[in-house]
Amino acid sequence: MTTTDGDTASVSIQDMSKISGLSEATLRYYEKIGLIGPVPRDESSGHRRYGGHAVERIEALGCLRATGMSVQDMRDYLRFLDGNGDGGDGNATRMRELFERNVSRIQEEIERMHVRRRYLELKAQLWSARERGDAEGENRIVPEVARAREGLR
Amino acid sequence: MTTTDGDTASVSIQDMSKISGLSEATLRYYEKIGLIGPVPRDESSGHRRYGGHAVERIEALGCLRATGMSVQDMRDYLRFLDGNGDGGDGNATRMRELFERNVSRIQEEIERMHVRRRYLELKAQLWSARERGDAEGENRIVPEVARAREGLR
DNA sequence: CGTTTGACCTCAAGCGCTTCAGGTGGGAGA
DNA sequence: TCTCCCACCTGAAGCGCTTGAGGTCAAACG
Repeated sequence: MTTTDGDTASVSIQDMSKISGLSEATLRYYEKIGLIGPVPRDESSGHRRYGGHAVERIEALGCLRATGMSVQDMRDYLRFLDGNGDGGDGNATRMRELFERNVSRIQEEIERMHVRRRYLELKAQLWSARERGDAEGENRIVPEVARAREGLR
Repeated sequence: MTTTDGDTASVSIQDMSKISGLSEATLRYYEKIGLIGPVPRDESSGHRRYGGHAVERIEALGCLRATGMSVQDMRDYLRFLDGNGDGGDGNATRMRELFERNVSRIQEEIERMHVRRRYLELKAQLWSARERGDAEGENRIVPEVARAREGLR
């Protein structure tokens, strides 16, 4: 997985993908848009070789991406990590704020998901009633669907 | 909001957007990909005029889209509605299955969201500890972050 | 020693929209 | 009547990736 040449470990894109959970295509894409990189290449083959420093950063990015964090927030995260957000200790505050914002974002998404589930459950029930030819059940569900629809933003 | 000419109500794209919750751009896009339409136009201005039949369908699509349903499932939904899924009563079954699949999809998403929230909360706490210079708190949180990370797919 | 395999490369297109740029028709006010 | 504005139009580009086509390099196999 890693090769030691001198003191620097070097990781292939495939391994970097396994480590970070980001697809190889995404790794190339992140490099292209300047979120990571430029990644050094193997002399003869031209293949990417991720060095120890990069590996840790990209592993972290994998986690953040997995939470649905925006590319801009990932950029800020790296900037704060490197101490170029403000200088000094203000960056811990920026980091906290960044994560708190994202917690709120997820929280709101969860709440919206519950509403959506409710709506879809009722729709499933409605068609289930129709499937059985249960006209009465159908009539009971229709107004509930209408109510659930209101919550769907 | 609606104009009566004869017996057909005609709705502008702006109003259709308000009714359905889909943006004007999305309405044009759905037409372009053949999910809806073609929508009749006003003779002189060339503006879209949605007729009563289309209005109901698009309103329904708005709800489905709001739940995150895929374009393909929306296509199937319309097909089953029109009775071209199978013929006869098999379509109620198809509809039920379609909605049940989507309930499961949402359910899984909700579960993943909880894991993500947990991870982000811990990260926020970690940086909060650093912000306060609380090295001890930091040490308590680090292993928890590591554990939460495992769940992130 | 030629060939096959596999990991990797780049470039282009597609997905589901959103946003933007540039243009038209028609009604209202000066 | 002239002009302004508003609602609408089309087409193209952007976002964050994913998928696919077509080509290179190096180690392994017959």
